[in-house]
Amino acid sequence: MPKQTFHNLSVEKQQILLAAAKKEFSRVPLHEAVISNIIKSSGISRGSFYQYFEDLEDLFFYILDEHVKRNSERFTIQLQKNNGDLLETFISLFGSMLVEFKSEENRVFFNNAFLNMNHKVGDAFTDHANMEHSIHRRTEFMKRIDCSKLNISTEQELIHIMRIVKAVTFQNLIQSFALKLSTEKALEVYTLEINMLKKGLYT
Amino acid sequence: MPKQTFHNLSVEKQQILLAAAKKEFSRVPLHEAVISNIIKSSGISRGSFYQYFEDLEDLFFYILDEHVKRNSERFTIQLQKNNGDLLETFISLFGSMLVEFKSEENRVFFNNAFLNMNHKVGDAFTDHANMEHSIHRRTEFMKRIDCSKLNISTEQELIHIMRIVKAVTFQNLIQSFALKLSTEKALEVYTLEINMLKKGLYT
DNA sequence: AGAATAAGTGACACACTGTCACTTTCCTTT
DNA sequence: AAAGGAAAGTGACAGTGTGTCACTTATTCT
Repeated sequence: MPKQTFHNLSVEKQQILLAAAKKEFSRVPLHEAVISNIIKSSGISRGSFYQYFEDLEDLFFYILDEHVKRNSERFTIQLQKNNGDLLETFISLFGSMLVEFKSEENRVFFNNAFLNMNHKVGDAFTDHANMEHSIHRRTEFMKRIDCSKLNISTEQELIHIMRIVKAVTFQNLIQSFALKLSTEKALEVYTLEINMLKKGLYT
Repeated sequence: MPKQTFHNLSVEKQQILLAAAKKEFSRVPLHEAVISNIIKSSGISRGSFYQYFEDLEDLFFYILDEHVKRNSERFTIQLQKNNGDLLETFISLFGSMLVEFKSEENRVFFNNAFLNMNHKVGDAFTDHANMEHSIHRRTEFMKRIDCSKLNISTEQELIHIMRIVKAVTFQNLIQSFALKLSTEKALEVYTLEINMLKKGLYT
């Protein structure tokens, strides 16, 4: 997490800094990104950088989290629209993520993020960040799911369903980048796999 | 891939070098590992290192591939033992991987590999490496799967089943490391999720 | 043996990080 | 509005790593 000093900055200055960082993280993945480029293109000094962030990783996950937050909100909205149908909601969301990734700015950034994703990146997308907040939201969120359609007998199994779907979703996201699939193709494959999940792999 | 020079080395010298590398990759994940430590502890010069490998990543994936090869063989054997039952085979294999990871030497190495896994690491486990060899083996391999139990109508869908199971398997592997689950617990959770996959998520 | 080829070496130039003593700016208090 | 203390900003610097290259040593061939 960024230090307080960063939040004390004027919004414009924050934006300039974040834009410079996103530019660098779009150029190369996190582990090849260098602070020098970010401070050069945002016009701050090396010392200042370390007054705002712990290190590069800190900054990277801050940017990622901002995107994740927006997605979480979308999830809740979509779930409502889909009358609590969990998997349909995932499909809707997958579609809107693909749309989001169409803009050059986001595409390159997420290309680097997904193709070099580790468990921290994956976790970022599932809100492990602030547990207290997340636990409350999780139960709140689960209440809105229509469990009548789901093939589960305990609440525990709902969590496993989420894990399974999350795994398949990420795999698809990563593959869509790795193979440079078109939005249509990626969505088609994803929908197919989600439907296979629904009906089961064994007869 | 290592250069020819490396393969020209005596087997003992290769082993010393690989052991030193594995030690370094166990200490820290790939992106924090340094060549200096490997050459120091294996007693070769910096110049030699670059005569054997392109860079650190090259060496890392070589080591990983060696492990993957052993697993592929196990897969074929297990599939036979399980009479072509795909998901049972995955469960067997997941179990034997957990056993493999029990030894200190492997555990720390794979802990770093999985928790910092990117799509290259994932792909390594699915043999994208040498396509020609892999395509032949893939068809050979698929013939041995008993499709009668599977809920599929085309061969294409078999590929999607593989993708889905692979995604869930990796997720479980990563989680077992991240949460430091016991072998028993990890296998229990994995078996549960595989069974959910079998019967389907929707009623 | 001598030449040609291959392997091995480590000093070097370059790049990047994180820190720290110092300067500048901002804000509070009188 | 001046003084003074706290917060923010700075960039030179030490430390640590990489990849290269001119050179040395070993091996193979004729």
